[in-house]
Amino acid sequence: MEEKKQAISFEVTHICKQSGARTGILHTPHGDVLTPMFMPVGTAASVKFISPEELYEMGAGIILANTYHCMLRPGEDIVDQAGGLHKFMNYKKPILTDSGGFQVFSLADSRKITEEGVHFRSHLDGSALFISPEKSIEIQNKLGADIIMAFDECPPYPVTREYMEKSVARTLRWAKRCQDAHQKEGQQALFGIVQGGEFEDIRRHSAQELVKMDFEGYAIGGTSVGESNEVFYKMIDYSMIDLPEDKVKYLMGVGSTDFLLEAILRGVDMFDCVLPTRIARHGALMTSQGRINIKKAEYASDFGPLDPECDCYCCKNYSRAYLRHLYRAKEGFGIRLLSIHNLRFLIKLMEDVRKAINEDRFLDFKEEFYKKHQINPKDSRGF
RNA sequence: GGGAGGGUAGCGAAGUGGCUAAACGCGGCAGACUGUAAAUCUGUUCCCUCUGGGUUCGGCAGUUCGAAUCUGCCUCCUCCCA
Repeated sequence: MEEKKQAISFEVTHICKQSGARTGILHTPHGDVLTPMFMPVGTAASVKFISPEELYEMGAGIILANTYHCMLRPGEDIVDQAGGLHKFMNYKKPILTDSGGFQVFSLADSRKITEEGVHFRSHLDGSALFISPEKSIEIQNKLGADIIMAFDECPPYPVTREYMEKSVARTLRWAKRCQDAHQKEGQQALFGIVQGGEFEDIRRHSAQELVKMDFEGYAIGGTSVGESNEVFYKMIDYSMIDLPEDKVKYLMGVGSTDFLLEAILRGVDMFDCVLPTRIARHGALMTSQGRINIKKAEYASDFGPLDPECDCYCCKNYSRAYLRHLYRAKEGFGIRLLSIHNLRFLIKLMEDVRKAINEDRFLDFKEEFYKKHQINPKDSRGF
C-alpha cells in the first residue's frame, strides 16, 4: 500500500501522570504549534477587529477561516489569485478552514440537505447556492489553509436516533468523497469529523469508520448545540474511545473555560470558538476574577486594569473606566481591546494548562481553577 | 404691538373624550451569546410597603359618568409681520 503524503505531523510530548492529559507539538507547513491550544476564529478571513501582529503578540497559533463565508466574499478564486489565505490576509502562522458544514446547521432556515450536498440560500442576497463535499474541498484547496475540514452535517439537538443514523451515514460517505476530492495532499491536512449526537454507538461507529479512512487528524463535531453539560461530556467521551492516540484531536466550537479543561482531561488537543471574540464585542470579559461585564455602572470610575493578573496589551495599558467609556461610546478601539483581552485569556489558559500537564499536576490545576472562579463544571457554563 | 404654531415620562416623539401609566426611537439599567447571517439579541425603565395601590401628559379653574385629549384664564417656547 502506497505511503500517504502528510501535510502535518503530530507528536505527543508529555502525558500527565496525574490526569492522563497530554501536551504535544503539531508540525504544519507554517510552523509548529503547541497543544493543547485555542484557535481564534476569523470567519471571513479576519479575526474580527484584530490584526495579525496582535495575534502574534498574544501568542496565537492556528486561526480559523470559513469556507462558506470566504466563498461568498471575496470568493475562493480571488483568494487563490492572491496566493492563498496566508498571503491574502497576511497571516504567517498556520490557518485552518472549516468546511462550511456548520453553516448547514446555523443557516437551517434556508437549506436543504440531499445526498449530493446542501442547497443554501445566501444570507447576503438570498441567491441559491450549493455546497457538496467536492465543492467544499475544491474551495478549501484554493483557500490554501494548512488544515482543511471534511464537509459534514452538524445536526441540531435533540434529533431522533433514526435521523442521527442517517445523518452520520451520509456524513461518512461525504468524508470519503472529501478524501477523494482532495487535490493537495502533502500541502493541506484533511481532518475527519466525528458526529453522532448523544448516541454512544453512533458516535463510536462514526469514529471507527473515519479511522479506517485514515485522516491526518480527527475532529469532534455536533457539540455545544443546546445539550446539558452532562450530555456534552458524554459526547466527547464516546467520540474519543476509538480515535488513535498518535493523531491530533480537535473539539470544534468550544470555548468556555470549563468545557476546555474537561475536554483536555479527555485527551483533546485543539479548540476553536467564537465565544471570546463575540462576547467581547458585547462587553463581556473572561478574567481571573470571573466573568465581568464592562458595561456595568459599577466600573464607571474604576481606574484599575480589566484583569490585574493579565499580561495582555489591554490590561497593561487601559483602565476599566476607559474600556467602559469606549464600549458605551461605540468606539471600535474598545471592541478591539476587549477582544484582545479575551483571546489572550484563553491562550494564556492553554499555556498554563500545558505547563501543568508537563509538571504532572493537571488535576490540581483544574480543581484550583474551578475553585478560584467558582465554577461547577456539572452545571455552569464557565465563562 | 399684530399673527401663527406649540409645551406628553431622562431626551426625541406618537396619541386629540373611555380599550392610556401613556405607542415608538434614543438614552439608562441588567442578562444572553460556544466549528460567527451576531459591534447582535432579550428583559426592564413614573413612585410605593408591588398578583395590589398612588400620582401623571406646562399651571390653575371648568365641562363630562369619564379628560393627555373639550372650554377659559395664566405661563413659557418657536416662527412670521411690524
